[in-house]
Amino acid sequence: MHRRNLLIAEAKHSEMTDRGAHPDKGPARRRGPGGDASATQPRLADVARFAGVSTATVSRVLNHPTAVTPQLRQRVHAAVDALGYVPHGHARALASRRSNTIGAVVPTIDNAIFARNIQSLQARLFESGRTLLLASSDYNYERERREVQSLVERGIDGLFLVGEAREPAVYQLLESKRIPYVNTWIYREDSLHPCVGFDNLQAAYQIGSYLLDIGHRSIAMVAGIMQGNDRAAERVEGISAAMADRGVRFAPGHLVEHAYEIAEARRAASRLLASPNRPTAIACGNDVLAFGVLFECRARGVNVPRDISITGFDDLDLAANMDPPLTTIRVPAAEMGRRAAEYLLARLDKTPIPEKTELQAALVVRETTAPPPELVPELT
Amino acid sequence: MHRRNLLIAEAKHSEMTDRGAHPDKGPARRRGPGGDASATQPRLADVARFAGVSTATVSRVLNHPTAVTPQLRQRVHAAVDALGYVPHGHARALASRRSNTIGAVVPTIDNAIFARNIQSLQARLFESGRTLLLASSDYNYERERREVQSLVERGIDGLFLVGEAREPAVYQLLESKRIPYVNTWIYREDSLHPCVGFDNLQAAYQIGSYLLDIGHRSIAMVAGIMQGNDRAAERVEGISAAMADRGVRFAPGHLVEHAYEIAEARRAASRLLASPNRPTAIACGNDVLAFGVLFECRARGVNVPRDISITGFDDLDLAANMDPPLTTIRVPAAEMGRRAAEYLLARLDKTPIPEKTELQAALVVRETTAPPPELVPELT
DNA sequence: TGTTGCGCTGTAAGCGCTTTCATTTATGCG
DNA sequence: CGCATAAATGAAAGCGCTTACAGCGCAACA
Repeated sequence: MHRRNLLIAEAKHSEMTDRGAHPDKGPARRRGPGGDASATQPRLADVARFAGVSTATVSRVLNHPTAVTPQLRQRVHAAVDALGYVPHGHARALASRRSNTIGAVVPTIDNAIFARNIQSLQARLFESGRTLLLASSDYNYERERREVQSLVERGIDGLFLVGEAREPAVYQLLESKRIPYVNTWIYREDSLHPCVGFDNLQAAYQIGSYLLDIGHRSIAMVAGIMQGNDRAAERVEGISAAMADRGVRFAPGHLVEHAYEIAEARRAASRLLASPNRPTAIACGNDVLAFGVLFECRARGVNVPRDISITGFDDLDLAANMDPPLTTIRVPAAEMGRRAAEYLLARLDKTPIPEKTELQAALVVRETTAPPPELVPELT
Repeated sequence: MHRRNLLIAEAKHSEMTDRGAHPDKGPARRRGPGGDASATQPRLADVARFAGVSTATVSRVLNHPTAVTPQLRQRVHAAVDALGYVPHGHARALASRRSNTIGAVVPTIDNAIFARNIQSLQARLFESGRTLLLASSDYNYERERREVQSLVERGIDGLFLVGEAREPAVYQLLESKRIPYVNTWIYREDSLHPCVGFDNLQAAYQIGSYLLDIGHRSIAMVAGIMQGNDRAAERVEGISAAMADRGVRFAPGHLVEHAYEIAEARRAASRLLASPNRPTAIACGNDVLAFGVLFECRARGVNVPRDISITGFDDLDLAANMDPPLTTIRVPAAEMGRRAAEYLLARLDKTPIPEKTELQAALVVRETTAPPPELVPELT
């Protein structure tokens, strides 16, 4: 304990002088000599001294209050308040091997649906006294791996992930560190990993079936980028499967991938609408894409749903307010956040909880869908 | 070192047996006896041993690579890879007194504009090797204070805040812990705190002036909840000031506060549209509110902008795609995130950087605004 | 060849807390 | 009233890492 003792010894001879001499020299700044107590952060030991108890007692008051006499408890709390003591989380985490921090790696938070998802995750964690360490992968597996590694280094107790496909190193790391994690936005009965989510394929299948049921045969899809996004891929599969079951398939150029942005979707729609074999329905990978397609239709005077049907996926708040209101899949984003938090918390508390939770994603039929134009005369 | 030595000693006599005997007993789990090495996380000391160097050298390779011979560096890296070593962030933070973690407390992330803001903050921090610790206050000062306290306990190196009004205890805590922080979404030349943002009052003043310029005198405002939100309050002030400068004021019931939700805004619009002294323009506290008002107008067959003008604030992606496209204030959300990150990073690196950065928020006139109906005849 | 200095590397002392174990103090009972 | 037992408290050993300082080897110089 060279430096610290040195300073304390010095203090006896040179009250208030050290600070000037070593204006910015490591420990000297944080824990100055006696005369400079005001600049010093109180530590647990200070609280103990002030309250006239041992550090163990203070620690107990803070962590296991019931193990301590009410009067002592009160005395310690008084000392904490008097000194303005703030516990040092890292020291605490180091000594106790838990950080009360949960990590989350999401593709992006710049998407209303993830924002809501994370918001509810964080709200539930807050209730339990945990904090959220957030990172985003930008739909990139390698970046996801790096973010996970960084979160693990930062000592997260649990991890929230989106989707299931990722670099194996991620799962290896989590297993080896024994860090509870949960995959979300996905549900597969036979998954090797814990998950809280819904079946994207099946949900998309619903959309496809519905469009086929009302008579569409020329269906296009503006999907999300499948690379780095297994949910997007499953949604495409779902639509394809529904079509295949009726002997239909995507016409050339009718399946396109685009980033989840309005401008991108408008470009895609623009091409689709202008193409010689214009589809009678466009299924979109999410609501943002659907909004873009809808806007483009309006801009080009294409009537929805008379001339063309459009479907989304997510059911953002705006979906119901579009003109016309968007037919889409309602996704339990908030519930998923909460349930994922529950899962992780249960794992940390060693409370039993199912490894997998299936949530429902339901088709919400609104007014952007109708039978295809060529069928309308026949029907009337 | 009772427990640990005990175990190591035991191991000599009972290879592989300890684990069964103490299945889940503190240290025994993490650092089992020799025979159970596979379950043990490698520590820096293990890397050192493997590489045949001291722990100090390993640490240097990891933190100050240039201070070490290239060959040693390589040997250490090889050991790190071979063992799958992951540094322990808390131990590191405790020993080095920095955590490479930045905190942020935002009102909510369930709002596209904050999501974008945070996304860009996080992107910049990621570049510099920092991680974001995110919390939300739900527009509640007390909750904000608690979140800040919690972040400080978790050892953040810097803090991103929204707005300027908050409990004084927050500023006190940050000062006493000497944690760099920055207020965002606000700019005041005479602020006592560092800030990166724009002048909400002035931006709102622009809107007010513009509406007055084109002839409106009966202006209503659907504002955000001002309690716990100084930006919302400033936006109201801005509109009021513009009006006052022309001798106009809000009619009774023409200034209402609502949460930033579409449904809320629709309710507000519904009342405003039905009232006997219906305003000719509605200025909204943000785009979400404006969307709601717009939707309600459409639902009621009120033509925008012919019958009524509407303005927003934020310029979300959707604003330009609305029907009609929304007149609003373009807010530099992404830039604000990035610049705030720059500020904090500079403070941490002790690089000089201005305490205050003013960004511009510009009025974007689109098609939800026009002269009020009673004036149109006069103009033609 | 003997110094001097420099640049690397190793040793070991903490960082601020939790937790085990030992000790002290209160409690109940014969 | 004395002892056994339980409850409350304290002493001190780490948690895994960084870093000040000491030590060592080597090149450059006298």
